[in-house]
Amino acid sequence: MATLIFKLNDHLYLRDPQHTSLGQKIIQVSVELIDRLGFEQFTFKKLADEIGSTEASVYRYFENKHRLLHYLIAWYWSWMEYRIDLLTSAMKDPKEKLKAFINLIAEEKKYDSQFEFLDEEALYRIVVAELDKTYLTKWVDDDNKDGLFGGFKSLCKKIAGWVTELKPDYPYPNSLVSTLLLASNQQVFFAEHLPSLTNMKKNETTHAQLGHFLENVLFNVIK
Amino acid sequence: MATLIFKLNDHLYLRDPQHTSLGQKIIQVSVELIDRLGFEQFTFKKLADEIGSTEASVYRYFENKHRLLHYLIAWYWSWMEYRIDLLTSAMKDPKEKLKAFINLIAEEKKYDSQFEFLDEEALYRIVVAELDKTYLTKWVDDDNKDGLFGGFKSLCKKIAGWVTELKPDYPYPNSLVSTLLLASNQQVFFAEHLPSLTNMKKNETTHAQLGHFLENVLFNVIK
DNA sequence: CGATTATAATAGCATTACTATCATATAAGG
DNA sequence: CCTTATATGATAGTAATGCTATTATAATCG
Repeated sequence: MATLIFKLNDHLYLRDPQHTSLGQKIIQVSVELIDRLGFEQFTFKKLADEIGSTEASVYRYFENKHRLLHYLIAWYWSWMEYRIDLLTSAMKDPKEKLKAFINLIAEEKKYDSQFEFLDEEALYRIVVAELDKTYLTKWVDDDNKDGLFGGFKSLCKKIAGWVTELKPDYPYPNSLVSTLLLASNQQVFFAEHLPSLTNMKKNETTHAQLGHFLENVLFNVIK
Repeated sequence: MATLIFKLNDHLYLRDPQHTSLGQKIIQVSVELIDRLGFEQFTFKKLADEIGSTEASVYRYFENKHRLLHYLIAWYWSWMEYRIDLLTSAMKDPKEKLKAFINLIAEEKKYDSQFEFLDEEALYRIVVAELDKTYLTKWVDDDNKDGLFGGFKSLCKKIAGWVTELKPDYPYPNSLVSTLLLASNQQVFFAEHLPSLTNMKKNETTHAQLGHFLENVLFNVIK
């Protein structure tokens, strides 16, 4: 199978982790650790110990742990956009494309890992639990200038374009899409931890319900 | 004017800050400081220095800074529910009540402070920027058991009830309401920091647009 | 007035988020 | 094959953070 590598924004790292084995280990193990400990409890020290390296070495790849989180989440958006492009490349109808989008963001992220050094299921849990921490900081504006949110924006823009194709006079395509994107994560989180804030039951059908909810919102709004 | 005091969950504090002047200062100045520095950069040390007290004294009121944030945000939800109750007490029609709700969450929070020791505008900015940090932690489940999310849940449940009144067969009232509640904050944040994720322009009409967007989503979905 | 309780003052400690330096291993180029 | 640049490891150090503990003093309540 061909090896996929995403070209990510230079500002996300100091040294490109995809190119070295230490770098790949950093990515792989940080996904596992952030998933296990949560981002707050995750430190470069713990990461370095886990991979048998040192803090100083990790700092040669990433300026700090926030940038590492940015990197992982940027990778996730790249991956989502790659998949949505694949799924919709043969489609003409924007409505069909939007349905594919909803399915993609609502689906349970379960795979035989296609990437040697990235556990997509753990990464998905990280996105659900930690995504907001990339932008809810005092450095949003600087990070934004550095282009760290490019992946998120690019996806949002693409989908909003389809919304506009389908209903050219709808005034809030970007707001609608960003709301759906974030809601897809929040509702999964609520189903797990704060069930009274959602109607998604935590069972095999959670993601089907989620898809149904999101699709219903989307198509009622732009119908 | 009558002094309003909200009864908040015991687990939010060690000693009730509403009852002493040091406690009130802690609340007042922490709102100002968190607003100014952001929650990450805010510490009990800085707070204590600012109010001419000591770290140790602050720790007698709050177990840690997360609990203090919980306290502030619980206060905010109490306040919102109090206001929605006032606004809707004379209303019969659930549709009218829902409109009042949308107006309330979309409106710009600008007031002559009704509370001596709480700057509501700063508190609103804190809610927009820091709300998610109350539940996106490794202690969500424990915090939830302690009832720290009671205010959020209570409001969500009340509004979801109106949704169900209006459209009894709609299967996702809670998800819809929690999505709208969070979206109302997110879109304000995006308008300020990540404008390409929203269509709300940052000007005098931001909150009017937000209300329009949210109302449109809500009533199209449950129409 | 005496006893409790609240606060202040101070110290201390483990951890975090880095930065700096130097030695060694490795790889790449001539 | 030798040289040189580069990546990593080892080790140290620092300021700040998130606490806990102890003792002294001030306020207040019966």
